[in-house]
Amino acid sequence: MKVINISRLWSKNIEKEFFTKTLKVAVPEQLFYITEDGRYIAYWPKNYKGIKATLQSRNAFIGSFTEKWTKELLEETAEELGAFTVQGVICEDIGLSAKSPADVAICKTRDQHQKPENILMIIEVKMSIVWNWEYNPSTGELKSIGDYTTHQGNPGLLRSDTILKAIGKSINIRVSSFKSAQIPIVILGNTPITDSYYEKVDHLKKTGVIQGFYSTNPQPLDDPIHKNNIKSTPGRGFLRFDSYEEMKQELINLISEEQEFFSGMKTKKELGKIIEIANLEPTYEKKAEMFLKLLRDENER
DNA sequence: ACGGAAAACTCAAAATGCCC
DNA sequence: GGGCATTTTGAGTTTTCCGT
Repeated sequence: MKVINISRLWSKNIEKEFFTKTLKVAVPEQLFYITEDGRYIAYWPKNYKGIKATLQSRNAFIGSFTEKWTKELLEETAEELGAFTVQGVICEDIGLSAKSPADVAICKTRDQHQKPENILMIIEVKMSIVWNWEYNPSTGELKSIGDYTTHQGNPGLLRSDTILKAIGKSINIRVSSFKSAQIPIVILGNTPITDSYYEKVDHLKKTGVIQGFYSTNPQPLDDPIHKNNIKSTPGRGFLRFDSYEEMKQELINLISEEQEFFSGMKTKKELGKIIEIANLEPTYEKKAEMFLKLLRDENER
């Protein structure tokens, strides 16, 4: 029995919607390559050997589409927390400037300018067109002509510089101020990641820099048992969400756990002293607070 | 002809460039 | 800021070179 896709997560339907909507404000030449024999396609097929151009005009469209899509996708999740999703969040304290705001954030208010304590989660959106598509300009018909293994592009989180950009931006937030220490940062994509990054995303989670690289695309490959379509890395630094509920639970857990990011470079002696003093506090929470305070006081000097 | 060092090669990853 | 093309880098391996 064929399962009908009623999921709200990323799928071919969403990509189709992107093209349909964007074609109302853009000409096909801005969204598709044109092959030597006059076909309109989203990516150059793997076996295409003709003369190629490099399309630049689609980028801005897909960027704003996916950020808006993500904002709307997460609205229900935010609502359960009594919060809102906001696009383009600026918070100078933690390195989110007007030039590079947070793509999407879950915040206690609807304002674009936010105080650190009102930001519950920062979401970096890294999504692109995943499948290859062919457009028929005379009929307006759009059809999927293969998954990302069949074309030459490298979509979303499969690109190493996309991952590095995400890491760079997150580190920038973490080192801007301790005010960002309680805010989870997650990367939301629509593709798997390459195996060369499996260990790195797990380590980024373990060290607290980024709480997760997530894919909202349950079936990125037409072959569902393809080895690259992993559900999760061993340390859960990467997760593929297969349903809205799954995603919502993960995000809500992250926000309600109230974790603290900390880092440093200290001698064992310095660390030992800090631990000794912190250990004088009566409860685990107080011990932790003192530990972090001492760690940070030292660092500020 | 031989061992060791330098040079050349290879493949993939990373950096850079450039366009919109 | 995203995405592709081009250039550079890096690691590992093979080939060449050189003095003995």
